[in-house]
Amino acid sequence: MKQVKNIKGVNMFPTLKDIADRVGVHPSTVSRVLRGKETLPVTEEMRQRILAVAKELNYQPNHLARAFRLKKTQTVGLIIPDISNPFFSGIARSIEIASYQADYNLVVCNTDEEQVKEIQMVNMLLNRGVDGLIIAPVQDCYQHIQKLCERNFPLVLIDRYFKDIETNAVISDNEEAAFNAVSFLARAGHHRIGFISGRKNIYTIIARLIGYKKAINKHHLDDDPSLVSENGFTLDSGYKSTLQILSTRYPPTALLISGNLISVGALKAIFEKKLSIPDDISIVGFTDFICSEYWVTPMSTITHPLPEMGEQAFNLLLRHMQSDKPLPYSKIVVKTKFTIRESIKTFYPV
Amino acid sequence: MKQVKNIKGVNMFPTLKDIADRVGVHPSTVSRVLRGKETLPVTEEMRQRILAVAKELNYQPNHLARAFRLKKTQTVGLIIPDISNPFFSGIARSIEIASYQADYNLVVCNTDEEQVKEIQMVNMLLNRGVDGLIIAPVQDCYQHIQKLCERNFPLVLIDRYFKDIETNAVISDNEEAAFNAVSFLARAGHHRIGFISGRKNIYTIIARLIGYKKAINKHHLDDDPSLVSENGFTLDSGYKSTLQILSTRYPPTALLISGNLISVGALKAIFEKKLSIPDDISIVGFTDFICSEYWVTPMSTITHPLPEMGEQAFNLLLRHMQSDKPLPYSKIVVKTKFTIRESIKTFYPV
DNA sequence: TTGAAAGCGCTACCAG
DNA sequence: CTGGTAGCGCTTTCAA
Repeated sequence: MKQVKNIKGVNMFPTLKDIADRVGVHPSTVSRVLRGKETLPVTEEMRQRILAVAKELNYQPNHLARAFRLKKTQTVGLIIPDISNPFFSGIARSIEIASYQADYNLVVCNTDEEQVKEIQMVNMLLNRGVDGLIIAPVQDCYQHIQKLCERNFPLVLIDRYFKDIETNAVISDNEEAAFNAVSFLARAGHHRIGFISGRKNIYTIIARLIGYKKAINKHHLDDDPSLVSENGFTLDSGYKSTLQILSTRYPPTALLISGNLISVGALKAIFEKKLSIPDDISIVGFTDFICSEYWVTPMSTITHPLPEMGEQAFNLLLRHMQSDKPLPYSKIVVKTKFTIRESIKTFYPV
Repeated sequence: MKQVKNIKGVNMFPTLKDIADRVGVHPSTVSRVLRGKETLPVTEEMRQRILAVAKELNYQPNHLARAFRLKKTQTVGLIIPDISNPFFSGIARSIEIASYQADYNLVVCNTDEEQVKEIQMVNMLLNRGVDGLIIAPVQDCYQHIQKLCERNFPLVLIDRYFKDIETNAVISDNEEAAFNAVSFLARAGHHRIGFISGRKNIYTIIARLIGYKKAINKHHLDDDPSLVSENGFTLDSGYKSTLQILSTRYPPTALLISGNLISVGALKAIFEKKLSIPDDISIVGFTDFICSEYWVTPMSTITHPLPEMGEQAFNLLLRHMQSDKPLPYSKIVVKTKFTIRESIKTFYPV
C-alpha cells in the first residue's frame, strides 16, 4: 500500500492523515485544530492531543498542497532591472528582510531593462501564484501594469512611477534632489553644468531632468541641450555619454550623474581625458556605492534610503495582500540625502 | 454553479477542462496532447484541434496544480549570506541568468551568516518544494547539508566547501590565490605582511590562510600570529581588525584583505590613521567592487569569475535535478585573477 | 486511440 | 463539537 514516493527524498513530511490516524480522528478535525482560528469548535482535550501528535511527528503543512488549495503561495515576486546593480540589490535586500519577517518568500527576476522580459515575468509570476508583486518597471509601456491594477492584484511600484496610471508606489524625491544639487553647484560658481541622465522614459530620469532644468532657469545657468546626455544605465553608456559631453567645444565644469554604474563609466571617461576632479570637472552622483567616499576623489552623492524604501514597499504590499477589499492606492515619497565631498570645486564659498 | 473565484483577479486562466469542453473531448486527452511526449497515442487530427483551442484560449498550465501533482516546482532556492554584498549579488545574478534560460525560478534567501537561519531556510525551501538548492553555507555546522546529500537531494555549494563531507561544489582557488598574492608582495620587498581574514571556520578563509602561511614560510617572512586578524565579513569588522593590526608595535607594511566589505572597512581604518597607500601600507584585496580601480589609490585585487561560478553552479545543479538516478558529485574549481594596481609599493622591481 | 477514475494534501462546507 | 464529502487542476493508470 505504502508507496515509495519522493525518490529524491523531498516531502518525507507527515500529512494531516498521518496525524489523524494516530489520534484516531478524522483529518478534517486535525486541519481545523492546526489551521483554524482559535474560535473553532473543538474540545480542548482534542486540541491538546492533536497538537501533541503534530509536534511529535514534527508536522509541517505541505506548502504545495496549501498553495494549490488556497491559491495563495506566501510568495511575492520582485521584478527589477538587475540584482547585481548595488542600488537594486540594496532594495532587494531590504524587501527580503521585511518579507522574511512576515513569513513570505521572495522570487527575484531581472529584466535587464527589457520590456518584453518584464511582461513575460509578470505573466509567469502570476501563473505561479505569487500573492503580490513589487516592480521597478522598464517603463516602455504600462498596459500590463494597468491590467494588474484593474484586477486589483496587489502591486507596488518601486523607484519608478507612471504618471498616467494610479498605482501604489514608493519613490524618492528625484526632482527636488536634482534641483538642490544643481543649485548647490550654481552657488559654488558653476555656470555650465552637464547632466548624464541615464535611460530616458524612466520616471526617475524625467523627474531629475525637471529638477535640473528648474535649477538651470532659476540660477540663470547655461541652458544648452548639448549639456544633457540621455543614454542607458550601464557603465559603458555612462562612459560614452561623458566622453561625448567632455569633448564638446565648451565642456561643462560640473556634472550631475544619474546612477552608480553610470558614475563608474563617467570616472573612466574623465580619467581617460586626463582631467582631474574637482579641478577640471566637479561631479555629483545619484545613488552611491558604499565606497563612494574612497574614490580617487571622494564623490559627492545623492543617496537613497534603500532600507526604508524596501521596507515601505513590502509593508504597503502586505496591507494590500491581506485586505480582502480593494484599498486606495498610496504613493510614498522618501527623502534622499545630499552628501558633499571633495568632488566639487567651489569658486565661491557656499 | 460558476463561482466567483479569484477575487483578486489571479488565475483567470483557462483549465484543461475548458479546452476539453470546447473540443468535445475528455480533459485527460487534452493533458496527453499538451504535456505528453510526442510518442503518445493520439490522432494527429485530435492533436491539431486541441493545440488550436489551447492557443486560442492562450492556455497556460496551472503551475500550482502541476507543482502539487508532480512535486516539482521548477524553482531553485539560493541561500547566501547577503544579497546586498556585491560578491553575492554577482553570483545571484549569474545564477538567475542561467535559471531563466532553463525556465526555472529563483528564490533568494539571506542568512546574515546565521547558522540557525540557514537551517530554517533549507527546511522551508524543501517544504515549499524547490527542486534544488544552491548554498553558500554559514559553515558553523553541516549536518543539515549532509542530510540533504543522504537523501540525494540536488544540491550545489558555492564559494564555500566542507572538507568533511562530499558534495557538489563550485569554488575558487583560494589557497593558490593567497599564496600568489603574498609571494608577489614578498618579491616586492615586504617582510611583514598582515592578513585581515574575515570569519574563520569558512572554507575560503581557511584555504586563504593556508596559502598565506605557505608563502610566509617559503619566502621566510615574519611569521607573527598578531599579523593575522580573524573577524566577521562586515565593513565594521574590517575596520576594527585593521585598526588593531595597524596599532601593534611592529605593524605590517602590506595587508592581504579577505573580502570587499572588509576592504572598505580597512580603508576607513587606514585613512583614520592618516596612513597613505601604498607609501605607508600596501594592500591587496580579495574580490573587488566594480569600482576598485577608482579608489583613492587604485586597489590591487584578486577577482572571482562570478558569471562563470554562477553558471557552472546552476548547470551542475540542473544535471542533478534532471537525472533520475544519483549522479557522482562534482567539485569545480574556478581560477581567480590577480590584478596589480597602484596600491602596492615595490621596494624592488618585481 | 480515447474515456473514466483515482488521487496528490489540503480546506471548507454541510450533516449529524 | 466532529465526521464526511467534495473539489482545487493536473497527471497517470487502467479499462474500454
